[in-house]
Amino acid sequence: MRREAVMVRVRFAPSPTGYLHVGGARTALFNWLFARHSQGTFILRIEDTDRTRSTEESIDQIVEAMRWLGLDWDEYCRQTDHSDAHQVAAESLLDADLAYEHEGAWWFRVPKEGQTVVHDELLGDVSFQNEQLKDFAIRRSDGTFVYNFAVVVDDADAGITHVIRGDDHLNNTPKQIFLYHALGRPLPRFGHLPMILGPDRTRLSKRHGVTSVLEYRRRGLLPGAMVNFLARLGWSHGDQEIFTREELVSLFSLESIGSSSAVFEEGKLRWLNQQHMKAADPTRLAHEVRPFLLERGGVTEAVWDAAGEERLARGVALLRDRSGTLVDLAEVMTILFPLPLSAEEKVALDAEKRDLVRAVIAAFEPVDPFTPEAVERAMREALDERGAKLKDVAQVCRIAVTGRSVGPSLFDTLAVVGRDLVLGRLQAALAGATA
RNA sequence: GGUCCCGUCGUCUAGCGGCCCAGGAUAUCGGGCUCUCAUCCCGAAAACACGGGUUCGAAUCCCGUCGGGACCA
Repeated sequence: MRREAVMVRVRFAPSPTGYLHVGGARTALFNWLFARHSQGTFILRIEDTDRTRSTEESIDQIVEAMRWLGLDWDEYCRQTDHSDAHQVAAESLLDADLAYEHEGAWWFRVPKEGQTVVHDELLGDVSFQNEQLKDFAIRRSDGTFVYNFAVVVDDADAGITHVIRGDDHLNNTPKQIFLYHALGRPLPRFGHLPMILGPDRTRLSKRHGVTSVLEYRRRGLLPGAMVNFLARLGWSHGDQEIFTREELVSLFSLESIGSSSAVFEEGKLRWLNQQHMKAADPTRLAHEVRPFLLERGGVTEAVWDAAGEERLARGVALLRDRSGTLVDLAEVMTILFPLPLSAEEKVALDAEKRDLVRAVIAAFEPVDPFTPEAVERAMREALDERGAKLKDVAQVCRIAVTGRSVGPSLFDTLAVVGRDLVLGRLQAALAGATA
């Protein structure tokens, strides 16, 4: 029993003329998943031949976005490194009379009859009548090479086995096939992915709002959630919605990619992000929110570190249920730190409630350790003695301690905020109400 | 305009001839849980673009129409 040892080699080839957008990211992801699934090689090739529009800044942004998504590459190169190879290949076509010069540009001779069929891994066989195709330029009069020519030379030289890209390139494929043949290079397999569209069903672009991958990082999305979301745009595995990166790698296959285009809508992304936050290890998640809390200004590194890893993890575990993003989580996590509360609600205290709050304070003072169970016991006892119900003070305490009327279980909240902060804030509420 | 691709709930999708008067998820609405909100649980509404075939039987195969998209001009 022998298996043919075809090492998969795929690439993602963005042009550095802007940030990495979600469409490009999905193409990169599918290539990456395919490579990792088949233990092949994933190459990042920057198509920077268009000197006037390519920028170093774009390259940095793309690289950063790829890193954030966790799409690591095994080889890296730039198209401009291959200019010599393009020249040599183009001259060979000229020498063989497969191309000719006309008004300074070099043109490839397209056969006038027969048909060319693309054996697409996703679409099946797609036929083109050669007579429909016209001769096309491979080198411009200024000496630069045309896209369709450069990619073929690059892919052939890199030994790319599968060209997986957006189906906006499907119509270019027969031309590229001619070039592979003319150059005497083996044909790779092709797989054309359906496009991602905006809500108006046209090709996704900047005017559709946020499409930059890094913008989603800024908004507090987890890369794992983004990857999960992008993968599900076109790819599926039965009814499963939530996937870890590892599951994606092991389950991925080209056959399970759909053939119709998908509309990019963020609705599910937020839900998916929450699911990933809920599933995350609290300590790791705490690490992920950290920059968002530091950004808010109030929390310094010293304040953060003083809070303690264990307590922060507990806070994260408690507060993440009502947070769709790291930004939301950071917002509510501020209650854990000894900082002034951004009170969204005012504490409303009448004489009766003031007495209850005083009683609660007194009951909390000796509680040690300040666990949810101990807090609940102390509070209920104090209330029972006065014939009061939890309802009577729960919201008052919540607002006094968190500045908000919504949040997790009161006892859990109080426990994680800690006795000192809780007592201080309850006192402050009494003082404020007196004034 | 030419060529090519695509067409299942608003959106992402399952479905690869009978398991489908179409399943899941999200979003929406209603209910439950509860110290609040959220999570969570339960429920409702919501789709096979249309018309012809093929077949005992079609969302699934074929043809046409319409619609959308992309590429090239």
